Amino acid sequence: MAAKFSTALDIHCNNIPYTLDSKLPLPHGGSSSRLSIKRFTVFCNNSKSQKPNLNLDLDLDSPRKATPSLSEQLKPLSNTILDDPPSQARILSKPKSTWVNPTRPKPSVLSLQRQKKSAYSYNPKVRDLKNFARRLNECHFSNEAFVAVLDDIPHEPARDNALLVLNSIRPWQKSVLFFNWIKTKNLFPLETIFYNVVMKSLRFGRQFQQIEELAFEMIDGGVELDNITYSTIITCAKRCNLFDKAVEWFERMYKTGLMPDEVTYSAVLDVYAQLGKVEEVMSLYERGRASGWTPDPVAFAVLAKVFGAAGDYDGIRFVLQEMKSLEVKPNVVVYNTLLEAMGKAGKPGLARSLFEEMMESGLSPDAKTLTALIKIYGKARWARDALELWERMKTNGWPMDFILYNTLLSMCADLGLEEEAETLFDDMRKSEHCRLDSWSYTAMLDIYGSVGNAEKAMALFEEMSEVGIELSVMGCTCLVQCFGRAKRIDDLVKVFESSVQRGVKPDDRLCGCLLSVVANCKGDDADKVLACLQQANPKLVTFIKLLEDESASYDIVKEEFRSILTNTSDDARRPFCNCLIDICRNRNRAERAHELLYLGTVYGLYPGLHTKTPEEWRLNVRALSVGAAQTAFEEWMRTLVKIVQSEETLPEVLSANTGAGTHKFSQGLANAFASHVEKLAAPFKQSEEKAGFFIASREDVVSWVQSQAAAATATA
DNA sequence: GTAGGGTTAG
Repeated sequence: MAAKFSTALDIHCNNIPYTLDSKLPLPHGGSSSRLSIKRFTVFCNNSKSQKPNLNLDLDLDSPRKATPSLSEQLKPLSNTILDDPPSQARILSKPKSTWVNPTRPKPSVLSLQRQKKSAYSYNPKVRDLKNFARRLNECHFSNEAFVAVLDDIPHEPARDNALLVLNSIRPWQKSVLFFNWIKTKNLFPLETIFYNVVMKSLRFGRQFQQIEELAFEMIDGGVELDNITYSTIITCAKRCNLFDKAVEWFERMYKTGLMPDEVTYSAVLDVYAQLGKVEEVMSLYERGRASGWTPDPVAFAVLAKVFGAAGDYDGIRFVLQEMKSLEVKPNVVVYNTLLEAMGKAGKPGLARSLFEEMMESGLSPDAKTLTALIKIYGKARWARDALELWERMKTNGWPMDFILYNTLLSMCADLGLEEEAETLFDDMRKSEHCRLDSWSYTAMLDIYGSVGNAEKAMALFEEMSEVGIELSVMGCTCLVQCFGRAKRIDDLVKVFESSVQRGVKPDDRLCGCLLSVVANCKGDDADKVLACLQQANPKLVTFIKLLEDESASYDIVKEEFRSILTNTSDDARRPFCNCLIDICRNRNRAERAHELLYLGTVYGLYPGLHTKTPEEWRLNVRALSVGAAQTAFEEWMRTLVKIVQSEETLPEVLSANTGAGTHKFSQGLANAFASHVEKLAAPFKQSEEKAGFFIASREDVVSWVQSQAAAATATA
């Protein structure tokens, strides 16, 4: 038997540098070879090792990539405008070296001269005309009412007068009415500026189709489209999510021989930024640079945004370096965007120093700056920095808005600052400057949910319905978590049912929360929660039944699990797997728990579960639920037993890291882990110096294995 | 919002 399994493992462990992986123990007497492969893979870090061909990403990413690449789109441009074929986009490198022959003119993709606006001349009738415009704005929306006011125009609608009024009119419906009225009067030819002003008004109303019709009207009537026209069209398309249209109009302007200036150019840069097309943004950027363009802060804000969205720290550094070398001073917006980007790239420390740099440069933070930082500190669980910043905000009287207030509440939820949140919530309740809204209530529900204060959560839920604030899907999730922990299952069902009736669409997080309640309760209670889950995600319920079914084969479980994960959003996959493992363990399906842990590992849900240096091997269970951590630990111990038995080399130190639970409300994975270690009588001791670490020396493990073997022999 | 581009919350 043993020989058969080591053969199976040997086949799969070619090229594996670690002996551990090839010497994993046989599970449960080794009843099948696929289980032995399973054990091998859970603790194998080598990406080249054989893995079942179940790559989820292949199934998940295919629907994207509809738009052609920028290089395809700019091909006509390169034929007509560029002297040389464009160089390959070299992300994060300077474009200066592109043009080796200085005698050749640099090909240009943008005009370095920004379009000049016509000088504003003072109109002595400004007061009368503004009053007139106000009457138009305030009059009834009907055509008749509007025309009645029009007849009352205080001065003749000559060019300057008409332009002044047109500029003051809103919303877009009335701008169009007025525009058409001066058109019928036919007192003067309608120049570009008139179209531009109406288009801007239409853009506020996101009326892309009407803007496009006006543009065609200009073309037909021989009215020139200038950079302002194009940038208005492009940004309107962007705001309407019509990105193809944005690019189409950008290309059209080249075709008509008009060169974009930097405003139009950075508007297009932002089109690609919003599509998350980093390479296209960089390509445009470098072509611009090669044309001799020194980008301004707006363009850098766009670059910062695109790298932030990608969580690309190297990109963010590039933006900073590039601004430095071009001596472009970042303004508040650029700093805000960079701070956001640092947060998304997971660099709270760098965000903090960037903020200090911003202060030193003499800029003052606005509400968005502070919102970004507070959010970063909250997510990073940097309580000291968050509270310090909050104090600074108060002492300096820095600007606040309702989003910043709500972000402070969310930060309190992240850090477990219950009292601080309650004080702030009450301040907001009394304040005239801000109002409690759905976000504020949700943040409080988050806190009460985490702390398990069902009474306060219920009171808040009732208050919400009294003041007419709808429960969001996140609020519902918090309440489900809260009532689940408090074992108030009937309240949980009530909240869930009423939310669904009121139109809340359960998402994967809510399902994950229901799932964790199922994992932690029994009998009728479990059935009640399963009935909720049945409405939210019936496939998940079917899968739970499959897990309990002893006759279901591993292959079926594998396939169904794959299908579940494929249909689950990325951030909910690991929680799903954790909960499902817990469900298995709590229902005496320990073997299934091991299978799920294996599959979870294969699908990349637990990266870095096991890390090795020559001195130390470590099991990292911080991101695991209690049951999953126990399962992983059991698996690991079996591995270690096998290694000792076959007299393979072990490192000096073996450790397991549960994390210290920096969150005040954290459920104490360390405690649960400690009692499991005790139950197994494993030789791991909780470290006194390093919180959240369990440590065993090589000697501890070896002598433990030997005593276990002796005991086993004695019993036999 | 005074003819055009960039930044805030689970």
